[in-house]
Amino acid sequence: MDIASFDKASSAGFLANMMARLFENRLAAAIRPLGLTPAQFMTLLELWAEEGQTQAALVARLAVEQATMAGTLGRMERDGLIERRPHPSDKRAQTLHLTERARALEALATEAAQAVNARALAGLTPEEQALFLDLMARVIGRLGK
Amino acid sequence: MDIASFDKASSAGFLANMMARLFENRLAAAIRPLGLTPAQFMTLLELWAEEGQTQAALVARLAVEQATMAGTLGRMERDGLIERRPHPSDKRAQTLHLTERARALEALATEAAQAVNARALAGLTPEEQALFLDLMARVIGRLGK
DNA sequence: TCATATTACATAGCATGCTATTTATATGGA
DNA sequence: TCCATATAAATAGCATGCTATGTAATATGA
Repeated sequence: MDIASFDKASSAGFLANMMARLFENRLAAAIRPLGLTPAQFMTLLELWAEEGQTQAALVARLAVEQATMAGTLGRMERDGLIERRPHPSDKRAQTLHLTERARALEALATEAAQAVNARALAGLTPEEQALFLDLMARVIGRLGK
Repeated sequence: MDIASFDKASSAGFLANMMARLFENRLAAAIRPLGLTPAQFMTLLELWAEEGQTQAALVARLAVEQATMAGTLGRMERDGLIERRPHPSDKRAQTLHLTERARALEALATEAAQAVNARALAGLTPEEQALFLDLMARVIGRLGK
């Protein structure tokens, strides 16, 4: 009967984990020359789109825990990518601003990330690529409850 | 022109990361009552299939770095899931063996993991599920170079 | 208005993953 | 046999992610 059988090669969770680790490793290698890490890049994407956001706003947009974002922002400040300024109306909060260094990295970093995505999907037809993104979005929606 | 535009909602890497974190969080919650973590579960899958493997064998099968596996095995030994025995013919190596506690967890743990997978894929037709696994495997193959 | 609840953020502790280094043992060839 | 190289593990250091807590400030409602 093999009641407890579990084939990791056909486990969605196992494949998702392996795929995500590969994506992260490739992205890390691609942006390391820029002095960036994957979490920093993800955070910069939000700040390139709109500067002056609070930590809480980034937490909501990137769907990581607040403590995780606090750690990433601390390393970004340490590395000269962002500055924190007091929030104009809420003494609990701070607004987050890019340094010149961070602004200058936008084009190179996004191109590097797009290259990783392109390489990952290179074996799929355009229709398959679109379907793949759609399927991932649907699984995310389901797991997000 | 928006040369540097990057829409994370349509980035395969971003979606893969989010999906994998959700899978891992759900699995962690599901097996936490058993006293297991995701990496421990993944390692147990290999040892349930074949006891007495070396660390190097697990590294090859699970595609994590040797240092990562060493850490996971250390925590598993600490938690009473595995024992290390001297390798019969190679003094550098050790063989890894399950404790009774670990053997007793196989059915419950695999059922919990299968439930997470089933829930994640519940919104997909059987054809879409098969296609999804195939697409992930192909992307993994491509990223693995 | 004042007590209570909520919110923003920091911090501690831990698991997982990676790179790099070190130590001990095996192995292959000169 | 001996040396150079390869292999098995351990360890250190760091990034990311999570849970759980603590603190200060704000919002809410009786």
